[in-house]
Order: sequence, then C-alpha cells, then structure tokens
Amino acid sequence: MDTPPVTGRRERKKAATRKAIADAALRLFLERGYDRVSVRDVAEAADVSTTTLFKHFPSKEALVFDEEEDREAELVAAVRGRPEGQSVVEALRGHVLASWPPLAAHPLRAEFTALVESTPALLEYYERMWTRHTAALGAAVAEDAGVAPDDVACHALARFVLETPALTRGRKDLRGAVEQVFDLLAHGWRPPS
Amino acid sequence: MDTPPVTGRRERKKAATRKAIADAALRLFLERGYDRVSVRDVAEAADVSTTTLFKHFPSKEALVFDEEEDREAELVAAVRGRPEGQSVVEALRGHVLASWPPLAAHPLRAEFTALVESTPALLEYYERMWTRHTAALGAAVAEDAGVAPDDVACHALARFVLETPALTRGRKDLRGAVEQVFDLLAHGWRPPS
DNA sequence: TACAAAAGTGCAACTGGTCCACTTATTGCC
DNA sequence: GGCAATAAGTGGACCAGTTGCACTTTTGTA
Repeated sequence: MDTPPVTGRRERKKAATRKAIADAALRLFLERGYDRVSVRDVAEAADVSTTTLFKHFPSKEALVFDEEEDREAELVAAVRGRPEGQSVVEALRGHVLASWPPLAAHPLRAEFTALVESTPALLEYYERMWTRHTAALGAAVAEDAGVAPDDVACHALARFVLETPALTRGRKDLRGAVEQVFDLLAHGWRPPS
Repeated sequence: MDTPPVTGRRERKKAATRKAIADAALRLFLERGYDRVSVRDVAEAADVSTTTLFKHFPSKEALVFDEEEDREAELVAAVRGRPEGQSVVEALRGHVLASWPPLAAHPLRAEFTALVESTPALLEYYERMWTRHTAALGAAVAEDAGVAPDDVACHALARFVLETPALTRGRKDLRGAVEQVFDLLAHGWRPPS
C-alpha cells in the first residue's frame, strides 16, 4: 500500500508535536509580545501539557530559536578547512561575512528580528548562543596554531569573533562594521581614521 | 545632647536594613551554598519581609555583589586622564592590571570568590556587571579618538577589554593572561610562540 | 501639631521550571 | 500475532524568584 515510511511513526509524531509547539509560540509571541505570553499559554495553544512542552524545549527562550543548526561544527570547519596560506583571522572573517548577515537580510524574518531585538531576554539568549561556542572554537584555533588547547590568546580570539553579532547588530552598514571588528582583531586597535 | 546627625535617621535606618539583608545573605550563602538558600530564607534571617528585601536589591544575585562602586567612572577616567603620549590600549591595560587582579589576591575574599565561581548564576551576573559598561567606555574611547560616539571599533575595543576578567578567570598566571589579551588588542592576533 | 512622603508589612498571585506517578502509543522481537 | 520494552504525553502538585496591592508605622518638615 503506502511506501514504508523511512522514519517511524513515533518520530514523525514527535516532530509534529515539536513543530506545533514552536509554531504556536512564535504566533503568540508575535501577536502579543514575548513577555505577555506565558509558557502555559503556549502549551495551551499547542494543545499539550506544559510538561510536554519542556520535554521538547529546555526553556522559554528556546521556543523562539527553533532550528538549532550546528554553528559550532561550521566554525571549527572554517578554521580547519581554510585555504593554504590564509590566516585564521581571515578565515573567520570570511566565514562570518558569508554565514551571518544574511539572517538579517531575509525580509521574511523582519518581524522575527524585531521581536528578538525588542525583548531583552531574547537578545541575551541569542548572543549567548554564539559565545557558548567559545571553548570549541578556541580549542580549534589553538590546535591549528600548535599550542596548548587552553591558550589564552586563542580563546580570546574565539570569544571576540563570536561577539561580532552582538557588536554590529543594528548598524546600518553591517558588512562594514564586521570588517572593522576583524581589522581590530587582525592588526590591533588604532585610533580610527 | 548628641551631635546632630549629618544624615537623617531615616537614611541611617535604611542603610542599616540594607546592610542587615546583605550580611544575612552572604552568611547564609557561604554556609549553605547559593542555591540552597531562598530569598525568603534571607529575608527571614534579616528579619524583614521579602517585599522589603526586593525594595533594596533588584534580584537575588544582587545580594551578593553589594558594594556597587563606580567602576564605570574609573574606566572612563583611565582613558581620559592617561599620561601624554600613552595609547588608549596601554592605558586600559594598566588600569585593568592595577585594579582588577587584587580582588582575587585579597585572602579575605577567597571564600567569596569560591562562592561566586562555583555558582553559574553568580558567575554570569558577575561577568555581565563588567560588560554592562561597554557603552560608556566605548563612548569615552570614541570621544578621545575624535570619532562618532557610536564608532564600532571603539565599542569593540571597550567590550573586549571588559571581557578580560571572564577570559582570564582561573588562570594560574593571571597577570600574564591579561597581558596576552591586551597584546592581542594592541597588535592583532598572531599564532602564539 | 498636622500632614505628606518614605519605609516596611503581609499576603496573594503570577511565572518559569521541575517532579512524580500514571496512561497511551509505538516498536522490535519471538 | 502476541508481548514486553520503551518512549511520548498527561495532569497536577510544587518550588523559587518576583511583583502588586492595600495597609501601617516612622520620619521629616511646614
């Protein structure tokens, strides 16, 4: 009859529930504003219990940032797989320029961005999503440079790179701002212009 | 009879209440650990209502970091009042080296430091206490450099400087670690050794 | 002395998050 | 096909931080 499902029914249902929760959350948040919606409201709207909601998402903030891709792997790959002769800083500059600003450019996400930027809790969570990868990126840089995995300078570089989103958010010339931050990391700070 | 009080009775009593709360909090936290003490416990121990407690301190974390000195003013002053010919980065390096590590060296504060470093919520709050001054320090640097007050590079420098505590915490050679971070800020990142 | 502002109270309520014992659906396996 | 193991979901109680409200007491001041 039907083609046998590649993924089991259980997994499909689980994914459906997850999606129902995330969809309900985003809809309510956009309608009423993040902090005028309780997690109970979201659970109600998705027709699940709050217990179930928290089995799918670890926190209220996580409801908003659903697709948790693995940024971390990409960051590490950008360092490891960079072309011969390119410096680590330049590799990361390229990676950030290529992979980050588009998010803001997507017109569909305009209201989403507005939601995040108008909600302190979400802003904080979002910035933390990046800096959480400091250890992994720092270790990758250190390994690449052939020094101890907890080398301070390498971890500092990692942390600073991961803060470009926070530092450049809301600038009119986003790419230009990112470039300036990376110039600082590449050559040190000097009084501008 | 008594010499007329310079500050009114009201202010004195208010300060006393505040101190009673902070003292009770620190004592209980050190005794039992931060998250095994509720704010109700603290209020009880200080013999005030939780409502009163929250009128003096905005959050549970704030109970721990009582003396809110004005780091911000000192940071700005370090930039503005630096000797002729010294660069901004070097001025900040000196300021951080002179004003930060002592906190950890103070033997009386050993158990306090242990409390903070063993409690994620406090650690986070502590690091945020620093980066909260990004805007002020960034603006001061920008003014000093004679560029727009929201210049990206200046704010990036400020932010990175304010993260040295977080980046170097727990290192065996604290001063050396701070120096390495400032070297990065001064000259750019280069593969170590 | 009278009165306004400030400090403190007590309590209920809300919210994010966890726990627990329980039911139901799905799956893999004999 | 039958069945036991497992995973998803339930519901409700519960905890802790935080706020709101209506109220009393204390203090400063005119």
